[in-house]
Amino acid sequence: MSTEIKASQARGRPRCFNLEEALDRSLLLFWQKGFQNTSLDEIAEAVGVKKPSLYAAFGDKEMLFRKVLLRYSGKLSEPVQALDRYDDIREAINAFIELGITSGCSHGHPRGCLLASAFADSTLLPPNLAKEIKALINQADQAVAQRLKKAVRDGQLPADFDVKGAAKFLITLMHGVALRIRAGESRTDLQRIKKAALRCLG
Amino acid sequence: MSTEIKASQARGRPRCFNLEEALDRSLLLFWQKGFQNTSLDEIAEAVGVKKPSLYAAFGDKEMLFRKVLLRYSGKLSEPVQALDRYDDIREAINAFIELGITSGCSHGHPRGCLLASAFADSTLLPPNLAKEIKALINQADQAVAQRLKKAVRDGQLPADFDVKGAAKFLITLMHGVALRIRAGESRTDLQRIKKAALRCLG
DNA sequence: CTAATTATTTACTAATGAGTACAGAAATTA
DNA sequence: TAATTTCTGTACTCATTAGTAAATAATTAG
Repeated sequence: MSTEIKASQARGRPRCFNLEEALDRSLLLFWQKGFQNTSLDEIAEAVGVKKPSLYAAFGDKEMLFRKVLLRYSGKLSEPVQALDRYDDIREAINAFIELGITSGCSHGHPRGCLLASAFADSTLLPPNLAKEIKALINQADQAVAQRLKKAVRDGQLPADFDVKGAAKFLITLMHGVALRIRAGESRTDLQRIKKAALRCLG
Repeated sequence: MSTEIKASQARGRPRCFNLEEALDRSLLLFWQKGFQNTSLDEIAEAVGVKKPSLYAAFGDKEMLFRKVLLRYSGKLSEPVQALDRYDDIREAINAFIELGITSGCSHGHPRGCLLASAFADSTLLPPNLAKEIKALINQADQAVAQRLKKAVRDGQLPADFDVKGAAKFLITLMHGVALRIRAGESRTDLQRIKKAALRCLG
């Protein structure tokens, strides 16, 4: 009952496309145009295969998106991981925001953040998808909260610091930033937003 | 050549529905389901009229949405206007965020902010619509910047304070907040986000 | 009353897109 | 080689939706 993706090396006709590659191409399309506005016809063409092959491999559109989302949230963790690379919490948060901006603006994929965009549209998506998206957002909130909690333990933040509130604040801000990035906001203006945000802990 | 909306009291068969009311109903639907996911069939039904009447009255879907957006941005200004109701900049910003939360959560309309949601999807919309949305966001940025500039003049903020960056920061944050509201975030958690944000100027 | 004007409805078109039935192709096993 | 398994493409179905053509209804001007 697990939704495993395996290179079934068993018998029968072998698959003529790579599953991981197909997910990557789907990711780019979903990222660029969202769940609703990406058609399976498009994806099939991008993957170089016909629609029924996709259905056979991934189920329906929702299941495909779910797999893409999981794949994405693996890579996504970059900025959150950066939080743990600095002992000083301000440096850590600076790196967190910086990496969010950098990765959101970097080339080789659409601008912005697939998860933030999906979150924005979550009320329009199939309920199960919406739940999964919210769960991923929640994970992000909690990962940031963990790091802030450590900063409190380390005496870098006051003992009564609202860790959960601050974590949600940071993730919320980055959602807004992701929308700006997607809409084409300039790097320099994004930097200014970052600096303004950093006053919150300075 | 202006896109005026007048109760043409001239001759010919009189219109059997109210234009403003039609815009209000359209607003609620677009707000709830976005531009792409709201069909003119739905709107026609909500207005109590057939599709061609809408086309005759408003042009096409894009023009209708444009008019809805203008109508909305009138009401939207509430939080921005609140900025001018307080002499102290911190109180002003507190009220700004508070009103954003309150109005985004209030009943009688969908949760969140039509403009923020539209902004999130702006890359998917017809180019002219996207431009108009960005222009409205820009207006908001500048309105906040104006108020911050005054605070600098009043000596409530340091002379080298980055007014434009802080303004963009606040609007960006509220976009993130609007997404959270839309996704069902609790009032108490939103308050905690607000308090975390207020540290930026405290 | 007649003509002109404007709004409304019925009934379409054309395009798009999710999902599927089915037959054929490519491999493994016996 | 024959049987079995699994994947692939062709060719659909069915639903939705933006937009329109054309006939009709309601009003004013003369």
